[in-house]
Amino acid sequence: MVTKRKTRPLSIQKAATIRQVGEMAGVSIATVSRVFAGSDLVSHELVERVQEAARTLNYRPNRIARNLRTQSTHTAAIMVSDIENPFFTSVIRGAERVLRNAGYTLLLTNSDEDEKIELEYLLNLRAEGVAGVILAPTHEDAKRYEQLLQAGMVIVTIDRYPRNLKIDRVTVNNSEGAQTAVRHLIDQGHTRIGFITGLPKISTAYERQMGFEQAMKANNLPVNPQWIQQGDFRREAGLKAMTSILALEDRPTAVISGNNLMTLGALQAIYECKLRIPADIAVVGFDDMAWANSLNPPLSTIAQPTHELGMVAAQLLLDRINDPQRPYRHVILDTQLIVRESSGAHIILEKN
Amino acid sequence: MVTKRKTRPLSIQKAATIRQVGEMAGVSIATVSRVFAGSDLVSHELVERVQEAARTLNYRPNRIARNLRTQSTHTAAIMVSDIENPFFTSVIRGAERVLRNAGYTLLLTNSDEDEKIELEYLLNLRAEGVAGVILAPTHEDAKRYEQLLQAGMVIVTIDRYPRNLKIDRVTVNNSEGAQTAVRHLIDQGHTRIGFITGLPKISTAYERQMGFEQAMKANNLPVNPQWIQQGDFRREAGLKAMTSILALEDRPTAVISGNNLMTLGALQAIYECKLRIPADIAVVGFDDMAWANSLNPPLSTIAQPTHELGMVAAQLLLDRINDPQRPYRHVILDTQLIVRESSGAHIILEKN
DNA sequence: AAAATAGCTGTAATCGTTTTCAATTTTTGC
DNA sequence: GCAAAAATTGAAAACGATTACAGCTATTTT
Repeated sequence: MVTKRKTRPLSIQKAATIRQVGEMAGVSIATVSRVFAGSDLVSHELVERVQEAARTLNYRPNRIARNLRTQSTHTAAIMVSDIENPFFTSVIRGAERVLRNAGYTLLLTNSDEDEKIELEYLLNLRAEGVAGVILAPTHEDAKRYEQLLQAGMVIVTIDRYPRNLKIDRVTVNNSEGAQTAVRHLIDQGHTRIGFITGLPKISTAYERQMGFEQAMKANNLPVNPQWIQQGDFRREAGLKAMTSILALEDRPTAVISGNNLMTLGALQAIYECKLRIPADIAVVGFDDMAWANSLNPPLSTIAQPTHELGMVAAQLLLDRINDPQRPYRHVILDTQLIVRESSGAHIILEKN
Repeated sequence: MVTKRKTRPLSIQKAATIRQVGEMAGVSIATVSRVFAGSDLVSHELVERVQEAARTLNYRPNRIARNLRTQSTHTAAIMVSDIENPFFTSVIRGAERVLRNAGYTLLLTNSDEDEKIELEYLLNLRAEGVAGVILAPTHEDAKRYEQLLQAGMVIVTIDRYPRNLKIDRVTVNNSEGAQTAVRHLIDQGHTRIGFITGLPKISTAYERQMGFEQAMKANNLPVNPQWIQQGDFRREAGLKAMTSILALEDRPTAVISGNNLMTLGALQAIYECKLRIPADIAVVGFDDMAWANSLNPPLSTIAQPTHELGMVAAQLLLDRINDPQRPYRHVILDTQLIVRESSGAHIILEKN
C-alpha cells in the first residue's frame, strides 16, 4: 500500500503563478487574469487555452498578491468571548455559511471576555486587512470601538452591544424572552420564582433581568432579592448561585437561569441536593442546547435563534462592506419558548 | 460558484505606509523596515526618529504586503468536521492558545464531514498562503492528502488519520480507552456490555470498537453482535442505536457509547424508555464534556485530553513550519477514565 | 475604398513590503 | 596619517496579482 508510483515527478514545487499559466497558454498574464475574473473581453478560444493550462498546472490565483493589488481581502473575522460556549459555536456556524457563500474565509478569534486581548486582536485584524469583524464585545464603553470605526474598520456586534454606539448590530429580544419564561412558569402555577443573572454590565444579562423583574411586577408577584443571584455566565457560577438559592429557608419553587452554562451548573446543584425537577423545583434555562432533550428531565428553554443570529450578522457585515455609507441597522430577533419537562408543564407541547 | 462581481469589497482604510513614515523621519523605507524588523544595523538616532514618526502616523506594517514579499504568512488554519461538537471546540481552544503565543492568527474552517468541501477548502487555504493546517481528515484515503503535502502544504492531522500517510499527527489511545471502559464496567459486575460505534472508515471509531471487542474477549465475555450498534457519531444516531438496543429481548446491562454526541442521544433514549441509570442500564461515554456533571446522573466518561490535543497539534505544526525537513512525529495521548455515577460505581472516585 | 468602430490582447505601472547590493561614512589598525 | 575594515544607509529589484491604456485586427459604416 505504500506509494508505488515513484515514477511520477510530482516534484515539490511551489504553486503555479499567473506567469507560468500565461506562458503555457501562450498568452499574457493580463489575459489569464481576465479569464479568472470572468471578464467577457476574452475570446472563447483563449479562455479555453487558459483554463486548460491552469488545470494542468493546478493554478489558483495567489490571494495575497491579489489582496495587495486590490487593497481588499475576502477575509472576515468573528470574535467571540468564549469559543467553548455552544451558543457561540452555533452563531459561528451560521455566520460561516453566509460568509463562505459570499466567497469569504473566516478568521476566528477568542477574546475570553478580556478587554485587552480584544483590543489587541482588533488592531491585529486591521493590520491583517480583514474586510470586517463580527464581534461579541466585552466592553460596554462605546469609545474604544468608535475609534476603530472611525479608522474605517467594519464591525458588526452580536449578542451584546455597548450603549450609545452607532453600529450595525443584531441582538435577540432578551427582555421579551425572560418575560415569556416568567409567564410560562406562572401558567404552571408558580408564584415564587427566582432568577440567576449575569453581570449587569453585559447588556444581555441586564436585559434579561429587567425582563424578569418587569414580568413579575406585571403579575403582581414579589421579587425577592434573595431569589436573584448573580453569576458571570459560567457553569461554576450557576452551580454556586443555585446552591445559594436552594439553601434559603424560603426558597422559590421555580428558577430561571440567565444563560446556558449557568443552567448546567444550576442543574448540578439541584442534583447534588437530591431535589427533583420539576417536582421540587422547576427550571427554565435561557439558551437552547442541541442536547436539551438529553438532560434528565428534558430542559425547558428560552431558545435564541443562534444560527440565524450568525447569518444575519454576516449579512449585515457584507452589506456594510459593500456600501460603507448605508445607514446603520439594528436587527432584533425573537426568542422562542421551548417547553419540555423541567418547567413542569402538564402537557408536553414540543418534543424534539 | 456565486460570481458577484459588481459589488466588490471596498478598500481597506487608508493606513499609513512605510513610505510616509520614511518621509516623515527623513530616512529611506529600507531603514524603516529595518527598524520594525528589530535589526541592529540601524543607528540609535534613526531608530528614535523612525519610531517617533511611526507613532504619530499610527503606522502598522501592512501584513499583506509583507506576506507577499516574504512568501509566508503568520496564519494557521484549523479544519474540523463539526464545529458545534464540544470535542472540537475544546481542541480549537487549545490550538488557538499555542498559535497565538507564537504570533499566528487562526483561520477556522468546517468541513462538515464532507470530502468535497474539505478539499475545496484546503486548496483555498493554500491559495490564501496559510503557513499550515491542523486537520481532522474526513477521508481515509491517503492519496488526496499526499498530493497536497508534496505540493508543500504543511498539515498536521488530529483525532483521526488516513492509513499509511506520512504526516505529523496527534491522536489519542482509543483502543486503550475503550478497554478501560470495559474493564471498569466489568469491575462493577457487568458482563453483558453493549457498544455504540461509529463508521469504521473513521479511524477513531474503528479503534474504539476494536478496543472494546478485544477487552471483551480478553475477559471471556461474549460479544453479541446485536449489542453493537453502528451510528455516525451524531446525536440522532445515538438515540436510534440505544433505542434498538433497549428493544432487544436480551439486552445488555451496560453500554459504552463511542462519542459524546451519540452518548447524549443514548441518554435521551434511555429516559424515553423510563429506564433508570445505572440501575436498569449503566452507561460510559467516550469524550468528557464540561457539563458531564450536570447530567442526571453525572456521566462516567473516557475523557480525551482535548485541550492538550490541540496544543500538541499546534506545536507540531509550528515545528514543521520551522523545519520542513524534520522527521514526522506521531504523538499519542492517553485517555482518562472519569468515574461518576452513570456507570454504577459504588464509590465515587472523582467528583468534579 | 477609406474611415470609423468594435473586439481582443499585451505592455507596463502599481499595491507596500523585504532584502540584496552598492555606496557612503566612521572606526580601527599599524 | 592612510589603508582596511566595519558600520550605516539608500536605491532598486523582487513578490504575484489587477487594470489603465495602447495597439492591433477585423468588421462595419460612409
